[in-house]
Amino acid sequence: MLTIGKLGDAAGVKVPTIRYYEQIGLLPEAERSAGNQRLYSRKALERLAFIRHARSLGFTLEAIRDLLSLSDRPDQSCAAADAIARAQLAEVESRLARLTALKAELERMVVQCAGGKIADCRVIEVLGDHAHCATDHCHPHADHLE
Amino acid sequence: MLTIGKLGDAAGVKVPTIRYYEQIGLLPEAERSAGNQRLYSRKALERLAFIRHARSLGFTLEAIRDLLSLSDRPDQSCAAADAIARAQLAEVESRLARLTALKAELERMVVQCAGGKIADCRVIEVLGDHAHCATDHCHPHADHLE
DNA sequence: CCTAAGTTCTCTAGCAACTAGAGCTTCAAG
DNA sequence: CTTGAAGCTCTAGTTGCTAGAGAACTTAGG
Repeated sequence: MLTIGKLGDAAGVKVPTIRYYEQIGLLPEAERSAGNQRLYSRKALERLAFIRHARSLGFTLEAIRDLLSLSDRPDQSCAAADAIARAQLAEVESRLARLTALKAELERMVVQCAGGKIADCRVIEVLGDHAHCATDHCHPHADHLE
Repeated sequence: MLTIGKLGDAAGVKVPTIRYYEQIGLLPEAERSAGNQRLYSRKALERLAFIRHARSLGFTLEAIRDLLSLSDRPDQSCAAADAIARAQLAEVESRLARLTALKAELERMVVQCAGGKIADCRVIEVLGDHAHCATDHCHPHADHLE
């Protein structure tokens, strides 16, 4: 049995985060010692490592909640898990595309600023004028910041 | 003079967001009509468009606050503005790199899941075992989610 | 056995950057 | 003149944590 600190070290998750996961029901309520301290089994460590890994891949806690409840029923079809992962992949691809466009624009913006004055600053100028904007990230709805 | 709704339409920013920007001091307090409604000048529209565009490029409100105060002093050197933009570019580049790695891992994860059962599901399996993870996003501190 | 340091406990509040809702007033069109 | 849209203020919620207060527990040394 591990104390919360050891568990956190083992899984690479901070202690308050573990308590937070328990609070929102992502982890089950931990057993307690005589002195009311949380105790964790190896299974709990695996579950936490799963969460940690999924988070590091950008899955939301909601998606992880779904994945966890799927993994608790190993006899079911994995279509749902696959769908979640594919949705996440699509998300990442779309973010990548948008970030690539942003990078291009920032690069154009930053190229020349050779010690001039603000009045001539490309950065300020470009930000102030959408006409300079090549990509269409400006107009419809730039939701790439979530 | 524009009402807040027209301003929002013109700049592509939602009405509550404008009020929020005013509340946190990113926009100056608006003039008011006889009936206490906010009225905006062309200058305010420009300022809001500036904010909107910078946000769409991923600048934080803090960075935008700095950029705005720089743009209010056009006689100064633009080195500071340049530095902010370069920092933002570096941020974007780093996020791009991390997202690219994530995409690769998600793709590997998602490739084969041909209607099997959860027990054999690559998605669940990969998430449960860090050893499957090729990239190093797992261990040191995966801060790519901000 | 005792004490001091280190962990853990609960609880509340805060972060970014908004968004949503309640309940009210004002404005513009017909 | 009335009705419906748009405005007002205020509070609270979102996501995924993080930080702090103040109390209790646990463990190692003397």
